[in-house]
Amino acid sequence: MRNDNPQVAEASSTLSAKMRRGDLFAEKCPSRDVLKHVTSRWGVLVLVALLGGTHRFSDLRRKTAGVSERMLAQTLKWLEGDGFVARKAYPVVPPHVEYSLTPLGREVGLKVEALADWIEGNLPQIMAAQIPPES
Amino acid sequence: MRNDNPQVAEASSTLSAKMRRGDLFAEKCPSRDVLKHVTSRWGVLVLVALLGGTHRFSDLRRKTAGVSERMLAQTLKWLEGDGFVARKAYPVVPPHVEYSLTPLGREVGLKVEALADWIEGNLPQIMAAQIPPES
DNA sequence: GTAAGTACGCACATAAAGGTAAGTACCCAT
DNA sequence: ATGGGTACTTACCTTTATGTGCGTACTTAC
Repeated sequence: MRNDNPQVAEASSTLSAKMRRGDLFAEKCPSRDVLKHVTSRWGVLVLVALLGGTHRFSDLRRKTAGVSERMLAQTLKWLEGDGFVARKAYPVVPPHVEYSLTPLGREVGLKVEALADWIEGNLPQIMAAQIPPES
Repeated sequence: MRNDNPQVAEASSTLSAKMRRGDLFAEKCPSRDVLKHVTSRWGVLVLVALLGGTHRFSDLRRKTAGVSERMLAQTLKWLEGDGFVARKAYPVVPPHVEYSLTPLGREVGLKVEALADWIEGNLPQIMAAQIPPES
């Protein structure tokens, strides 16, 4: 068994086997961790970038202006750990690793992209509506 | 003028007036701050909760299991600052404040809700695909 | 030769996020 | 009169995220 958490709604008689869905409003629901990874500072960007196709580590690094190698690696591990990203390493001399989205990853990616797109497209209105930050 | 940032793509001759859209992949684009607020730990939950209608501060606090008053207040300020949340305070003796979404807020809220829903609905598959976290 | 690129892991350091506890000013139920 | 609820703020402290710099083991370009 992979996982088993009471915060995940289940309908079957056994607590373990069949949970139906998570509940983000529940304090310890594991869905909160998934959300955290997906909405992490670089998680969003990585998912959107990978929707555009397979990328190598340094391609992602260059595309995502501002990420440090450390955080990119960390973010990719989170996403890989959640089953959203697939990592394929070639045993060649100068390292060569390719990252791509899994079917599940493509699904979240689309949701995330929709949000990202909305923000990018509405930035003008948002900035117009913003009240200048105090500090 | 409210805002004026070179990272926001613009088409007009003047640098200031007409930007078209933000670019999350650009290092200093203000869209990243908006994204940060919206995807902050409690930001997502607050937006989703408010999609369900106006809420008072303590209603939100109770609904969002685990938030501290401090962070809820902070999150609401961020969202209010971005023009997504409207705050209405009644000058009554025991404080009474109501929070609701602005039209803009309702739009992002829907995007965020779509993501949240997807995660909640697919938690079972995600957990099945997860590789057990090391640390 | 020499520098740069590749995909990280590791140790160190800081900033930011988030939590805890206490205070405010006043009303209402017990 | 005593305690709880309301909406926060402020001070203080811990945790987490994220950044910086170094090392690696070679290869290719200059």
